Amino acid sequence: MTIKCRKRDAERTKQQLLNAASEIFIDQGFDAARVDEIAKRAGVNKRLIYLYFGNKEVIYREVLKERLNHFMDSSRQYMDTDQPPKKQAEGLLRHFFYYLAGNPGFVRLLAWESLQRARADQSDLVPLIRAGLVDLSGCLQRGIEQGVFRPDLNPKQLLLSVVGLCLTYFQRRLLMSALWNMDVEDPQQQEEAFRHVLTLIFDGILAKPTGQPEESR
Amino acid sequence: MTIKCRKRDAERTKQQLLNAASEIFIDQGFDAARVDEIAKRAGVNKRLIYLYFGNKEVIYREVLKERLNHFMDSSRQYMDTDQPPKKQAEGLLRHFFYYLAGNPGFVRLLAWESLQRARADQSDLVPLIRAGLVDLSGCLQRGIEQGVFRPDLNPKQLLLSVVGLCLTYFQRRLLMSALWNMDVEDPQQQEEAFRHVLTLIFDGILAKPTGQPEESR
Amino acid sequence: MTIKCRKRDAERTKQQLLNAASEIFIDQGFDAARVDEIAKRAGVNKRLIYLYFGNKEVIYREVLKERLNHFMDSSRQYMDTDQPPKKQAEGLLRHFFYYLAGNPGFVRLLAWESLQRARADQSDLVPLIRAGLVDLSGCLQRGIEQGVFRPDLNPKQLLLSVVGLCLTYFQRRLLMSALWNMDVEDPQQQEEAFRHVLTLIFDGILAKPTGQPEESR
Amino acid sequence: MTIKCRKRDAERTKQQLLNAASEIFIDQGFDAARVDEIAKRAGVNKRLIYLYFGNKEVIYREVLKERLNHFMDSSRQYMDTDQPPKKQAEGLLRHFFYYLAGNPGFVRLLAWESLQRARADQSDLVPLIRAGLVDLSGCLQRGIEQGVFRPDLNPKQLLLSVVGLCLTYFQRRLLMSALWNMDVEDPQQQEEAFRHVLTLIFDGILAKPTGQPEESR
DNA sequence: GATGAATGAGAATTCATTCAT
DNA sequence: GATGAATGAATTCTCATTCAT
Repeated sequence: MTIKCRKRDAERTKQQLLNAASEIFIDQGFDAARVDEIAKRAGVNKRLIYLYFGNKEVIYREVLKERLNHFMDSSRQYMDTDQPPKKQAEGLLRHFFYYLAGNPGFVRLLAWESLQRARADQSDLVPLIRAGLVDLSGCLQRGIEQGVFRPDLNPKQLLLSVVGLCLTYFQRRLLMSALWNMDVEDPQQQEEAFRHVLTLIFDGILAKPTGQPEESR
Repeated sequence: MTIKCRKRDAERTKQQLLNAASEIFIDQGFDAARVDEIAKRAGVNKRLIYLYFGNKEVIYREVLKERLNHFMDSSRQYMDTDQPPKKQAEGLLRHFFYYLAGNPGFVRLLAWESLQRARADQSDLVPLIRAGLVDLSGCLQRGIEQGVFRPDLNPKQLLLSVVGLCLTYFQRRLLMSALWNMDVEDPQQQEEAFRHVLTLIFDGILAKPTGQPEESR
Repeated sequence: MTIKCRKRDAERTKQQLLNAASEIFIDQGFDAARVDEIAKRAGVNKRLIYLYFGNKEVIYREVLKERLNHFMDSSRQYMDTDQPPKKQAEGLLRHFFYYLAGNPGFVRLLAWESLQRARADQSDLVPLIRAGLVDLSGCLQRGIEQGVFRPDLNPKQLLLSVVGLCLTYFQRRLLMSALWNMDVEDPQQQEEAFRHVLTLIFDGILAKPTGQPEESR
Repeated sequence: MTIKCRKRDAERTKQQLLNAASEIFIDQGFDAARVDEIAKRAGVNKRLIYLYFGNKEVIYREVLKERLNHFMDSSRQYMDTDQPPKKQAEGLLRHFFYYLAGNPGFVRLLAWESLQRARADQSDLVPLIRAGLVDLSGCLQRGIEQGVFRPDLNPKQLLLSVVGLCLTYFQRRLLMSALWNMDVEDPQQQEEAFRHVLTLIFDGILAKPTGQPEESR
């Protein structure tokens, strides 16, 4: 009975389609993705895609929105306001870094999407992205204002760089493994990478306690 | 004579095809690119693509190789070996940053390609990428070995981060302009961005001369 | 009681379906009509079309029959047997002309149907059409027999011509409005058109009291 | 050689497609016509329809234009200006009537098209139709102005009626044969029908030399 | 009596590629 | 060396119809 009930559950079917579409869009991108394959993987009739979503483009955007919402939800209220800025930033960055580590599909989806110039207005996505970064953005900005972070840094630039540094680690997995046989999936290497990013961000690459003249660095 | 002419024409036609293909692959990616459109933009008969290259895949890889070679050529011998490591690195990074600024198509092409898991082995591309980064890679490594750069940094990680930081600035142009109305094309903003990247890399974000206790940072 | 209610509801639903189908078939023809649209316009579930009628074809024929019956009903007993043939014919034609004027959908439906060669046998429709024209047909025939109408006229031809003349006025509305900006809906123009048809039928187009030699006409 | 040449003749292929499309659109109308069937009947690959025309709609309109042009061409310069109006009109009507008789597809095509309200602007067709009727239109109008035809007739109405009378005979073939088993193809019956139409137009249906009082007619 | 969910067959349209010259 | 014509296999999308409740 329950099974039969489930078998006719539109919501569930829709979700199955979204899940299947998600996998395929992440894997192959919008253009190479095949509607037939999505339906097949979802185990439902192709027609339902058009019934529930309208067309390929719409289900694609729906996938995008779902993933962005998930990111946004997971990014909310992770900031410990009792901590000093550096600790705060560190926490937020850790959360962000490990969110990407745990959601490689999200990284790919963002990458595909950011390449599609033509695909009309992303106006509806921009607020979601912004919302997902609002805490980190605020934290960095406050750090600068309070003089904890260098006052000569442009907050926007900084946010971009920090986000980019994290993304880079997961976005270039192919390149990485091709060049150096690194394994992005390995937890230990992940933690090492995260520490590296933190070090870079907070301390730069120059050796700290150095008596050498600046010029010779 | 006629043969030479023909040969020259053939070369010219081939180059026209490569140029047209380049633009279109950069713009739309491999999957959305249309063979017809390439031929049309090149102003030559579609059949010639198959005559000269074989198929869509081959001309795509040809474009990729051409662009990578161009990058590699431009990256060679830019290192001033008389300079201390930091200056060297700065010079190489400047060169790299501005190469990306001047070749946005190259950035996109890399991004498309790195998303295409499925596309066979990239074995023939890896050496080219590596070659383009060899100087920078060596410079960073030497800096670490010589103790100018922090000895606790993983050289591979570092290279990736540094490259990623530069790429990030050009790869997320859409996001950037969407979020903050920044203009990536503006030379002044480019230089500012480059300085920002340099600062981040060499000095990190923490305010330098600080009497505050570490914990409160 | 409940049963009656249900029965009434069923009847009502069926009629709603017929009405919706009627509008849509009239507007778009059988092939372009969409079952979904019919159900939607009727405000009932699509399934009921199949429950009540069986399939698209059946509901189409049902619509056709309903419209033909309506025409037939309205055509019956309109003949004033006390009048002489010409008056009779005039009355019947007026009735016919204004029926068409008041039921433009009927005209379209006939036109669509007459174009559908393939659509099975129309055997069930023919009697209805015949019945609707039986009075006019008889009247014309009697007029010929009685010598009031020209004896050299073929009665069947004549019926066809007379019917065609009336239909023409409503069937070519698009052409008419395109060519001359005539407004078929305007009552005054309708009456004028009807008078024109009558004149043509009874008197032809040649000027009556004419001293000119036949040849020069 | 010639055969091979022909096999690669784009013009010929296009014409074959037009011919096939013509037959099928005439037979089944736009909505029921199948692109596959057109290609199959033309004996060429379906793709060529899209290559040469763009889509189904375009090839449909192309067919329409071709047929209208043919009609227009055949209608030109058929008027014998030396004849008096009645003879002129008779000649033109004969030509028109027999054109329809010889081109039943044209009649059907007009009928299908005039039912398609939705199918955008027919603006490009209107001039062709008008051109095809310009001689008849002018002749009737002159006849009225010269007093040969009744001065109380509206020229536009008249043109419509006259055209409608001819069309009627061929447009209702199904109805005709259903009702009376007439054979529209039979040349003798055609000539009889034409004479009937002429009589109706020029003399009306009332018996001419009649002593009966008008009222009893 | 009524309905939302689901489907298979088939529709138009597109694409990379090859043929014939 | 170059080209216009042609194609088969897919691809997105649609439609009348049935299932399960």
